[in-house]
Amino acid sequence: MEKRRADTIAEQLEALIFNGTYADGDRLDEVRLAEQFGVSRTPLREAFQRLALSGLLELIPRRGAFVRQPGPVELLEMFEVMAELEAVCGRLAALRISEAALAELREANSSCQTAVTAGDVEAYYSENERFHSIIYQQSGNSFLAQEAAKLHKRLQPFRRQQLRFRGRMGQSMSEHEQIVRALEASKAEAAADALRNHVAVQGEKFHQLMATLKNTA
Amino acid sequence: MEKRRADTIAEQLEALIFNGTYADGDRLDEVRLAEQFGVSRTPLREAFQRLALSGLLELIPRRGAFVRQPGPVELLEMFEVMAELEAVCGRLAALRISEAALAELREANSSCQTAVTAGDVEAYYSENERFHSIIYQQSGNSFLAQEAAKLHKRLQPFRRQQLRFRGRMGQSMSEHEQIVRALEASKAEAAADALRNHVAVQGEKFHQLMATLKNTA
DNA sequence: GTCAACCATATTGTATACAAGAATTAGATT
DNA sequence: AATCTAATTCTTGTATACAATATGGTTGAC
Repeated sequence: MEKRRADTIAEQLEALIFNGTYADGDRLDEVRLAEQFGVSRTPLREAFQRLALSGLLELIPRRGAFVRQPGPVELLEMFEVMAELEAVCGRLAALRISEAALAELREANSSCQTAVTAGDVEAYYSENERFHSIIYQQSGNSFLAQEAAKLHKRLQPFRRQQLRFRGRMGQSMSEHEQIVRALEASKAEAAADALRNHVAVQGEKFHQLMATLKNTA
Repeated sequence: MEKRRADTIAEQLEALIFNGTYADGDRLDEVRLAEQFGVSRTPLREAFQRLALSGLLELIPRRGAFVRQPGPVELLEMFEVMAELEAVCGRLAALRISEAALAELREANSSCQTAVTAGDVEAYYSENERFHSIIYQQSGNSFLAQEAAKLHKRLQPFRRQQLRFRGRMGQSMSEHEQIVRALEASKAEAAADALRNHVAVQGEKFHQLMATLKNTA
């Protein structure tokens, strides 16, 4: 069962939510969306469930599907968990990472450096995603890697937005290099701390995140 | 949308999978189960999706829904993540826990002690669940608490089974007391380490887990 | 005798029809 | 005039009918 029509619809809906077409609290009309996508309500409802499980929609019985964007508190909580998950990945990866993966990390970082000097946020984020993804994989724990990637995807729009702040790309860049050095030296705790601090929302990052929220809300 | 008929069916199916009625790799027949539950295929398929998202089923397009029990490797991976999540909860809870919650932890522990002397595994596990749940809550991060509880539930049947091994309940008990002491003293790292070791599968626990798997498989 | 291809059957995915519940509006009463 | 109630309408939840695909068996050919 579960072919992929529901999946493609789920992806499109996800994009529509991320790009702001539907705002927090909006109710999604089944029949309207169904004819808009040219399908019946059945696969659309399946897509709703996908999105509900990943937290983007709230399904209220007999009421409908409502867009559910995380508020400031929940967002900070999610970033705290993300920081800890990345820290664990780093701690494990420091002991288990392969030479080939290290080379890939260095390559991703040099691509990042190019993007920084060009001021290309999109290119930077794309390479940044590869960087983190490699570390998830190299934790040697595919369940952990999956969970980390899932949360990363959920926070992606916010992380991307953060990079637009002045000087933030450069800071992120130098943190990346610090992370690679810790991994190269197999220093587990150093890698964990570096990743935790890289992701955690604290200090100036907190205010920047709050500013981002105000703009979208 | 999403009333709770699909949810009750999902719970019942979950129980059927846990109690061994359906084994790993079994295909669940939509029409048979639908008439068995006295509903149509529609809500049943919704239940399938719930279970698939929580990892108990694998939905293969045009093929059907197959029971998917984690193998030894995945199980170890999940326990590793669980240990780290609990460690984070403990680290945060050590700084944020309330006096009332500490009292509840002590009470849960004394109920545990009663169960240990009575050799009552079910009673012990019930109180054990409360113990861990309190720590999740007291992390002060409800997103983290939710994620921890989700994984805890997924691993529940295995954790329960582990307690049946000789001496294991007593060991778990003394680890609980050590955890409470660390939390009382607000020793964040000590609490984290105690919880990680309490949950992690290593040493003799590894062989016990493998033995459990052989029995169910 | 074995392998391959085709047909029949069964099962999943999708659409539509039907039923039940919630919300809104209009009407009546205070 | 305002509020409460009732009825209508709209929307969700469920069932069933239909279509498309995969699977298994049978038959034919090499």
